Amino acid sequence: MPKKTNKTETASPARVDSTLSKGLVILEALARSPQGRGVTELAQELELTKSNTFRLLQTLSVLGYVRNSDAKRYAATMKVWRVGQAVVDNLQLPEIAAPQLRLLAKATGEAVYLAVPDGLSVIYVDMIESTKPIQSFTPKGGSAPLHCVATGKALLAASYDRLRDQIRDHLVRYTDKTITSIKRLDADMAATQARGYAVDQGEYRERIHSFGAAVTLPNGEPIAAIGVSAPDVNLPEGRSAEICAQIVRAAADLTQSLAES
Amino acid sequence: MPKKTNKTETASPARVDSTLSKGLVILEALARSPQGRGVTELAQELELTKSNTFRLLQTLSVLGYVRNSDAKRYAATMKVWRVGQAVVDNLQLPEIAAPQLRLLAKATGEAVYLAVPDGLSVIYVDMIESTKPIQSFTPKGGSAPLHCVATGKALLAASYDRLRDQIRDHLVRYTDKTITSIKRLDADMAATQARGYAVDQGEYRERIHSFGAAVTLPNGEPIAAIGVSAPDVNLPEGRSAEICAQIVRAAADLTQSLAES
DNA sequence: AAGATTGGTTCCGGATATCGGCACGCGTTG
DNA sequence: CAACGCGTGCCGATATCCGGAACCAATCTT
Repeated sequence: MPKKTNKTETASPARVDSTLSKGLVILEALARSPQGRGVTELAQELELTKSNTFRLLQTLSVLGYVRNSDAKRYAATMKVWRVGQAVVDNLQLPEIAAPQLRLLAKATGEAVYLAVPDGLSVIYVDMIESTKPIQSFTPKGGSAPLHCVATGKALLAASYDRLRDQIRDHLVRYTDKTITSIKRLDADMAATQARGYAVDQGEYRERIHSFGAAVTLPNGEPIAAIGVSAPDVNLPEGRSAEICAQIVRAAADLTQSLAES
Repeated sequence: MPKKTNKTETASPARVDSTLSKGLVILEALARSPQGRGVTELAQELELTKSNTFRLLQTLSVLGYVRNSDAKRYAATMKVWRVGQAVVDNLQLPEIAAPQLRLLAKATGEAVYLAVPDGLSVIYVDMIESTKPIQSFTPKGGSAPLHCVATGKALLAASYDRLRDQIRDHLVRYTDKTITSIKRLDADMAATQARGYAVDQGEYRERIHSFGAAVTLPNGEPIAAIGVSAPDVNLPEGRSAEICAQIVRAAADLTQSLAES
């Protein structure tokens, strides 16, 4: 029985080219299939004609997006990955994050950071200086150790399984608050994971506290962290909690922005 | 002046749907453009009609592959990345590598390994046992430290900038040949990078030598290594060199296979 | 081992979905 | 302030893509 479901039941203002649409749907389906799919299989799964599916697959083959592996199954090629990779390679994180950072800066009045991981350190790819008299300490482009600043700890917590063994012998002391034992770090990371953000109470610079939360790609891979740092004198009772809430929201929003970008 | 260059000048046996083709070309172009492109810009760059480009972009928007950022530029979305990511997530490395591994096994008669990195270790995701009486030591699914087996050293060398600082305090000794000083590891890694493959002369198991080379994604990211291990008694003068040449070729072929897969 | 069945490929006529030209409105520029 | 350039909407015509059915190869069944 022939299906007549040909066009997507969009209301009206959306005009889509069915060919392109179907082709991309096929590509998606193939990308999800490790061992590839056959023509008929694809056709009925996607509710398309066998002819149509075949022709589309042929086109995708010519374009290099699909490969006819064993003459019976079609599979997505690395060209698909390549194109996707180009997107994140060219991703302009600071630009996308700017609104959130500005919002945070305005709401807190403190120094706001956007950091990306680099080995066992973070690099600050963007920042907004504090409006308060006491100035910030780490310039844009600067770096800091993963285990004692909040942005770093947020990223560390997000990949702790992978990083724990690597960092356990790198717990360099910067202040008397710095966590230098793996046991205490374990506890701190567990707490960080539990509450969803990281806290640094003068563990890198004396009397400078910071808070941070991780930003991830849609697959959960952490690629950045948003943080705020401030002298402890600027942090009376209750203010920290408020700032943390803002950071968590900002990071979540940015993660969401990335997913939707 | 209107261009009539509409169809690709394919000879004849290749039948491509122009709509799908153009759509994908647009998507590629967008993926390469960090800040996005305008309709007209895209149209003349790709030698398409403005109308056509616009409609295709609209379709891509509806499908979620493209985003209309500031109402003047179109940019690729994370959905593109997502699809590409699915390809490598579902990549069946053992399957793709099988031919090369078999070839190696046949040519050398020794134990052949396919390893992937995991923190500061490698995990053997596939292997072919030696045909010689003396059996292998590390089973499929097993792991070994990065700094003393050849597969690990090949991977280490491929990411040494990133990993050096992490591994320098993890140079655990397994035999009297194990490299335990960062200075010697630096030298060994430099040599490994120079010759394109890694050598382990009984650094993990006494009298067991191994050789390995890295396999990378098209962007150079190492994702696996191919290796051969054998008791030193099986390695008379000249045989090692021969095996290494085979491994290097196998790894290069697999890298190439991945790029083309 | 041969028929039956499944799945890939090809062909073709016809409808329709796609194409390109043109026009509109808006923002920018000189 | 005029004029250019941009994104966007509309239109009729036709090239394009669609679906059905036939063809072929291989696998499964008995």
